[in-house]
Amino acid sequence: MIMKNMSEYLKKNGIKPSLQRIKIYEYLSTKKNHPTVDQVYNDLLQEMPTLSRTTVYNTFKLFLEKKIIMMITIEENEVRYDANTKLHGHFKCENCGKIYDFGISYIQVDEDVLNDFLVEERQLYFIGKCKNCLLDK
Amino acid sequence: MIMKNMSEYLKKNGIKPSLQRIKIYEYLSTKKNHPTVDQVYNDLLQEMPTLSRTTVYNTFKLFLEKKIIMMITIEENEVRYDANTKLHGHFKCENCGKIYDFGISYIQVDEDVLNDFLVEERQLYFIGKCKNCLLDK
DNA sequence: AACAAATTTGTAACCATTACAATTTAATTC
DNA sequence: GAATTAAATTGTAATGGTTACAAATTTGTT
Ligand SMILES: [Mn+2]
Ligand SMILES: [Mn+2]
Ligand SMILES: [Zn+2]
Ligand SMILES: [Zn+2]
Repeated sequence: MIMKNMSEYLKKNGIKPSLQRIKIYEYLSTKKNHPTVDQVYNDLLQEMPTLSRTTVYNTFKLFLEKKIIMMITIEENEVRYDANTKLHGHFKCENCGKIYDFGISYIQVDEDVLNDFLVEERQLYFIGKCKNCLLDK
Repeated sequence: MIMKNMSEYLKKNGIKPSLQRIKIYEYLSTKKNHPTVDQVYNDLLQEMPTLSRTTVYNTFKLFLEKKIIMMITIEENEVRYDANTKLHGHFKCENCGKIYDFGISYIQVDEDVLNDFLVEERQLYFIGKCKNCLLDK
């Protein structure tokens, strides 16, 4: 998605496309690295020296309200964000810290408990050791 | 599980069963309410006036290392704990805050991505509105 | 251009968690 | 069983990610 489309996409979702918002959304949707606020802040600081950490917090909060991103809270004190809001799983390697995406074909839950419940968000994550880290031993 | 068995269970998992540890594990495994550290601390303070919040933190950390409890991090800044370490899902009602357990019969993931990965922990949670909250409207 | 509204920014406050040293309790040695 | 050592608990201070807030800047409107 190029800059112009990025801006259009934000508008379409009721978000006024300021430069900061465009850059932050662009970062998240192109890098696909499930970054923390600080990662986004520090990386974007290179090209936007006046960027404030608070703006990154505010922007993610706005994006969440408009549901164009999702929050990943695998570990306490490490909130990450993802521009891919489609249902998919995350694998976090406890060795290298990398987060991998994986597809979910099917989740079968025991119906009775959640009968008449309204499910608005689904999150699935695994923790373990990734292929690279297992081979490097 | 009665007190004696509680103590035995801790021992069996390499945990010296002090009074604090027994009470904290007992609280978690009998109430099944997915409490935060502060909930456990405040509730147990009634019967153990000298209990320290730090002890609850220390104890949960130890229990996690020994893998007799699991951590639930559905929302940032709200870490909860569960003595049920078997694979099961959690539904958090965004209205009343209650956390419901539900069984998982089957999860089918796209094999190729996680091939040769070592999966040690699986977490699935849903967010939405529970039956009670939907009816009360 | 003047004014109003929205956004961004920097700093201070907040608060859950952790670090740490002192105290208490339990285990070991003599 | 007293003395000694080790382990566990406790209270307080420090840490660090997040939020509150007010000032400054940018954008939109009259
Ligand atoms: Mn993802
Ligand atoms: Mn549970
Ligand atoms: Zn790895
Ligand atoms: Zn509810």
